Amino acid sequence: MDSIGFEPHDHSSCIHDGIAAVDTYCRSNGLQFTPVRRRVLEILLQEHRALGAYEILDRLREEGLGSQPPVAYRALDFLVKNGFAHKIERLNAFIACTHPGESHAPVFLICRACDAVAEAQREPTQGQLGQAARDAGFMIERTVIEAEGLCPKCQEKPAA
Amino acid sequence: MDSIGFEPHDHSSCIHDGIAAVDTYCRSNGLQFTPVRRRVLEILLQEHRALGAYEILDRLREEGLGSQPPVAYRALDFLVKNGFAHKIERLNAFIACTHPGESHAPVFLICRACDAVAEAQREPTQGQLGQAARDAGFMIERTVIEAEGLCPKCQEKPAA
DNA sequence: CCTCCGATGTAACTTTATAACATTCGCCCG
DNA sequence: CGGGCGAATGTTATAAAGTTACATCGGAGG
Repeated sequence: MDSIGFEPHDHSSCIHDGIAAVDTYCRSNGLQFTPVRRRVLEILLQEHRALGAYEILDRLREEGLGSQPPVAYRALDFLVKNGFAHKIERLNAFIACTHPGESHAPVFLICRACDAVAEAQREPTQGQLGQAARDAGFMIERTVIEAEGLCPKCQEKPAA
Repeated sequence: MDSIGFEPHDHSSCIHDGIAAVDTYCRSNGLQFTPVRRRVLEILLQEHRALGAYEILDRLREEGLGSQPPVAYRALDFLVKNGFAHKIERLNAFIACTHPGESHAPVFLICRACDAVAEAQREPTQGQLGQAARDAGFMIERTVIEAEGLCPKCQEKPAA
């Protein structure tokens, strides 16, 4: 299970590469990567933090790209449905995917102090959970795993 | 990992036992199991389904136990904080705990067709996730695992 | 050219959740 | 006794998150 972690990194390439990967994927799969959708993904990629739909909407509004909630929600739906972004249920907020286009079984590590979110991968339907589901006759289609705690940075400055 | 599953069972004992267990626990731990709190737990125990705060509030209102949102939210906060109920983030809804008073590392199996929710237990900080967190230097305090899919009953009648 | 479909624009509204402040009640201390 | 403290409750108002419904636009294909 690899993890992107919380370390600093080259952010501009992070954004550029993310957009490029999604752009390529959309072209190959007949999906429309429209300006609003692209811009929303860029906004998400700028942060390793979950953004609320209304935060995103505010930025879109400043740029004249749409001002009503459905604009943001529709773009986010598109990104989430195609695996380019994820919804963090715990926060009612959204974050760019760090592995766009690849198969998905994400796990999120959410810092309760600074809202930073790291995405790790796991094998789908891992042992314990898969077994419990089989025992119950339940058919799993999708699993959300969100761990809340403190990121390395926020562990250093306890209650600053 | 045991699971309560989706089978039918003796529901009145289910409610009675749940209330009794929490009542005992509160007495031993100096917690106030007040009428509103008790009633909210009873309401939750009546269903193996997640209820929204406003659904609960409606029932309280019918019974004259309080009519404003904070009444329901405060009772739910109490129940959740003490492990007598859980919030299902995916549904913004609440469900009674099936193992009140015991240590907690719940996993939820949520039927997307009928909203039934089963609670299973896992060992805390299971291998894969714990390792990823350690790699990232992240300190997990709490983990939410919610699997969405179809319960046995809803698998039978596919698109009825 | 027309029509269909997916994407967008916009208004209005619902659902979920919290803030803020007043009130009540039991309980302990003096 | 009675004053004061803390926990729980009552109430008003408002914030935050998400949806419905309907009009419009623009390209792909007959």
